[in-house]
Amino acid sequence: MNKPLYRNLHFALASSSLSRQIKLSCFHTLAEQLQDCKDSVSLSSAHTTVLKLGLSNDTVTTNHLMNGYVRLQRIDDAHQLFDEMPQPNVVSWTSLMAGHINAGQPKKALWLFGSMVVGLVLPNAFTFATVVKACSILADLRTGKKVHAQVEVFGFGYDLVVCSSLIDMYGKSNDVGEAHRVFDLIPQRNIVSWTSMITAYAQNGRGQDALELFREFNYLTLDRPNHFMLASVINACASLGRLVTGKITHGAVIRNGYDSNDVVATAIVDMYAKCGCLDYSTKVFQKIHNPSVIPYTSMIVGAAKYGLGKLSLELFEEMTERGISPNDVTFIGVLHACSHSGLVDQGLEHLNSMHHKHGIVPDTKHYTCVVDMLGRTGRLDEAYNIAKSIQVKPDEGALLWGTLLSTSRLHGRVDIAFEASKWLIESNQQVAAAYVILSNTYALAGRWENVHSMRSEMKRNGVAKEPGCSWVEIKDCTYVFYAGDVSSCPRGSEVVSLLKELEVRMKERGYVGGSTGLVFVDVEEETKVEMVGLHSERLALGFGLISIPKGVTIRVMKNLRMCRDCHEAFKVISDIVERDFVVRDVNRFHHFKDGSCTCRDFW
DNA sequence: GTAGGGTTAG
Repeated sequence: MNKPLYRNLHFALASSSLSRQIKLSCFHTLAEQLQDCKDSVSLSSAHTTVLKLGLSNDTVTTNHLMNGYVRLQRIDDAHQLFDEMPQPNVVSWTSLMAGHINAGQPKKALWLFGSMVVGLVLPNAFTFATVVKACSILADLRTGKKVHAQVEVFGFGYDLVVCSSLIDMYGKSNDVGEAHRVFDLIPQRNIVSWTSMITAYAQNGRGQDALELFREFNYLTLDRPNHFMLASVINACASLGRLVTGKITHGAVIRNGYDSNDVVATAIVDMYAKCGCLDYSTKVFQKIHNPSVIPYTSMIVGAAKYGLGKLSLELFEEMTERGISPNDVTFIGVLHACSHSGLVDQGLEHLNSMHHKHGIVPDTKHYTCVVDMLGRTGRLDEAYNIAKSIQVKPDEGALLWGTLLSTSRLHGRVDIAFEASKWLIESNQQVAAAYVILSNTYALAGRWENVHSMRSEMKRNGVAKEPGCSWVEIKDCTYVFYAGDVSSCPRGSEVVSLLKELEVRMKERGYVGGSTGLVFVDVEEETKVEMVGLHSERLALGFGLISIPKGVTIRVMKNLRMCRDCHEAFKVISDIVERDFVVRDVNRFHHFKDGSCTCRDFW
């Protein structure tokens, strides 16, 4: 119920000195009422009161009212109120900008900022934090830099909130260097500025830097990480495939009471899937009470990458039956699942259902999945026709045509490999890889003249292919392998010779597959060896990863699944790796298990 | 006075 706001108001206004006091008190109560509005009915009632009292021209009162509409997501009403204001102040402008951002209209916020600057109202730190956020959402680096320049001109370069939003903006716009420059200049950092920087690293493929910064945070501050920070750190672990660090961070999440936070739980689901532990992902996922589309998608993608297409599709069914609408990312997972499990017809059905059943227009990423799916089963002509039918920008098409190129090579289709390479080279995308793969395709077809001419063309044009790399994590140590460079890993040659032996055994057991990858069916469940599809693009020319229980991860052939014999071979490999592994501090694991570790030393 | 920053799936 509304408070009896303006009882005896006319009387109060009639008497002079008393009137000011009561008027102030009434404003105060009205402000409280406006801030308390939780629904449209109470807001409309408060709005009527404002009109009745003749306060519609009062800037502060209208600002309160406007924020009420913003909170209720009624941005059009908020904007109309703003338009009717005789003298909007900096708060009015900033509130409206924030309202448009909340309503998913960041461009409108930037437009308002432009209009505000033209007028006589000067922006303050609140305004800049809001405008920078709009740039961040749009990943608009150009405008973001201009706004940053104005931040300096207006003297807000040391405002903590503005700085944090600038770090975030640079991070989201993929300029980590600039993000770090801003971070370095902050005199007194807080948990938000630390998180912004950690996130900027984590989201830009600099997971190791993210973990190191987190370690610095733990050393330098007395603050405990909160759910924002932990979600980012887990994201960094996921991108690096760092299972042990991920588990330790999971421990930190539990100890700090954030395991019931859905965003953190989703990050953990994703982390375990990317580290090859889908069982753990499932356990964490099942604890989420009402999973939204994001945790569902995370599981769908995780299962798909794991080669468990059926599980992936079952999760999709379950999700839609529960009335949760899939989005474009969900369909990337679904198509990926079909692609990696040979479910071509189901995949095509899902592609067709996207638009008419779910209102999602397939984009280049979806078509890339479909090209991959058709290509894997040898339906190269269909894949090529799809690729040709899509009009794409060079950067968007790189993955599409790169996928077609890889898959053409796998099936020895020189004609399509040539067309795909041509597209990539002409669009100046993945040029070195295109040359190498085309050259390898020629080699596979025995067309050595073409191979030699490709190599000389590469030399003439100064094209050099960076060697691909993969890495393994053995407990808390990471070993990096470069393609064609056995010497970079201690005892790497032994690992390679064992892998060769493994391949021989697999051939004896009747593996199916081409020269780059082996596909072995009939997984023996009791081996409990898990396949990881992680970094598959990076590893197109090299090896994939397989994770073996006890936290030992070993590099093996791409797309490999295990039979009993192979598992025996792996045990030999794992013994070698185990011997190389130096246990720095066994207590760390004990600490993790009993949940009492401080985690300060881990990152 | 009223308005501002960081987290999850590809």
